[in-house]
Amino acid sequence: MSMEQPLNIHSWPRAIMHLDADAFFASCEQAVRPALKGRPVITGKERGIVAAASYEAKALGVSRAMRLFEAKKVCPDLVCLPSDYETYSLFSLRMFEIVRRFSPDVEEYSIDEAFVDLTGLRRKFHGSYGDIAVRIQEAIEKELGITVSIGVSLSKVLAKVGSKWKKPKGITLIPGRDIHRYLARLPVGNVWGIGPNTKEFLKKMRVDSALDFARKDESFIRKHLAKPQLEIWNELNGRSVYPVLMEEKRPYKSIGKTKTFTPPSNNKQFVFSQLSRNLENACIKARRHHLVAGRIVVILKGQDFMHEGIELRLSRATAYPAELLGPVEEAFVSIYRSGKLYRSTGVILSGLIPEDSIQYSLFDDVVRIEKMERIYDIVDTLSKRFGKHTVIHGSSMAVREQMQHEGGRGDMPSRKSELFKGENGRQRLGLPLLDIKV
DNA sequence: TCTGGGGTCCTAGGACCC
DNA sequence: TCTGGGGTCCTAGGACCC
Repeated sequence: MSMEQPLNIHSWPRAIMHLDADAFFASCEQAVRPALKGRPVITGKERGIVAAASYEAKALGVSRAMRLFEAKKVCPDLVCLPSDYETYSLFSLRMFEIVRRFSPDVEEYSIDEAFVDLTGLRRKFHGSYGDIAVRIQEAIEKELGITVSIGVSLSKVLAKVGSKWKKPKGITLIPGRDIHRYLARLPVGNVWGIGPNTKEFLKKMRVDSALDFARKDESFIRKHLAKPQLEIWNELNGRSVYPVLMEEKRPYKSIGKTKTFTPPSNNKQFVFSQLSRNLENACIKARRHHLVAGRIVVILKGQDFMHEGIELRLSRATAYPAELLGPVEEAFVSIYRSGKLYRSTGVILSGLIPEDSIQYSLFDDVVRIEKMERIYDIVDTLSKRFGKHTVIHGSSMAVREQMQHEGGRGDMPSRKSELFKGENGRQRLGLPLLDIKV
C-alpha cells in the first residue's frame, strides 16, 4: 500500500483542551431538579436502556446501555427519567457560550464535548493552561450546576486521554515530557479512534498499551495500518494533525432514521409501514433543516442482523414523502423476502443540498410541486402545534393498527418492478419519479 | 455487550474514458 | 483485432465515534 502523502502536521507545539461533561444527561436533570442531587438518576426510560447514569447510580453498579430492569435490580431506588433533549441542548448551548468567553477557537464536537485551542492564551489570562482550565470548570459549575472534566495537551488525541484520566471534575495536563507515563498505563483500545478491530490486530502484534503503539516505527504503521491510525500515532507522539474545527455547525451530509421493532415481523404491510414511518421522520428532519435529498437508501434488517440496502437516485432532490413513497415502495418490494422475519427498517437521506438550490427541469410539473409545498407547509405547521405525526401518510397506518391487534397477517401480493436493474447483486433505480397524487 | 440510534470518514475496486 | 496503461469518478462496505 502506498501512502506517500505527507500528513499535515502543525509546525509549532499547540495547547489543545478537551472538555467533557460528566454524566451529562443525568447531571442536567439534577441541575434542573435539585431534589435529585445526590440520588442515583438515569435517563433513557423511553427506550428501556440506560442512556446516561449519574455518578451515584454508577457507584451502585449501574452502567451505560444496561437494560432498565437490570438497573432497577441492582439499584431499587433508581430514579428513571425519559431523555429530554430540549433541555440538554439548552445546557449544551450555554456550556459552549461559557467556553467561548475564554477562546473563540471552540469546536463543538458533540452535545457534551468541546475541543478548544488554547495556544498562546497564557499571557492573556495571566496564568498557566491549568489555571485556565480551572476557571472554565468553575464558571460552568457555578452558572450551570454541572461539572466537567478537562484534559490539556499537545494534540486532540492526547487531550482526550487527559479528560478521561480523572472523572468526574478532573483536570489533567499532559506536557510533552510526561506523555509516556500516561500512555504506559493506557490500553491501546481505549485510545480515541482505535476500535475493536484495530485493537485485535495490534494485540496479535504484541502491542498492548498506547505507549507500545506510540513507540512503533512509522514504517510499521504505514505497512500494517491505514491513514486514520497513522494520524493517531502522530497525535500520541505529540504531533498535532487534527485541527480544532470551529466552523459553524457544518450541515448534515446525511439524515437517517431507523427503528427496531419487537417481536420481529414477517407481515409485509407492517414492515413497510415501519419503513414509511421512518421515511416521514427523516423527511421532517430534513425539512426542519431546509435540506432536500438527492439520494435515498432503504434498509431492511433481518433477525440474523444482516442488512440489505438499496440506493435510489432521484431525478430531483426533495424532502416530501409523497414524492418518495412510490420509489421507496419499489425498492422495498425488490429486497423484501416473503416469509423472512424482519426486526428493523431504515431510511437514509443523502446527497443533501439546501432546499433553495433545487433546479427544476423542463419536465417537472411546477404547479403540482408548488401544491405539494403548500400541503407540507400545513403538515409541518400542524405538527408544530399539535405534535409530531398529527398528520401521517396512509402507508404508515399499519404501525398503529399492528399495535392494536398483534399477529394479524396481511401480505401484499409481491410485484417486481421493471425499474430495477440488477447488477452484481446490487440494484439501482434510475427513476423517473412516480406519479404523485396531490 | 449477543446488537439502540444517529452520524462521519476512508478505501478498494468497478465503470468509464482516453 | 488485440492489447497496454493511466486517470477520474463513484459506490458499497468497513471502521469508528457519541
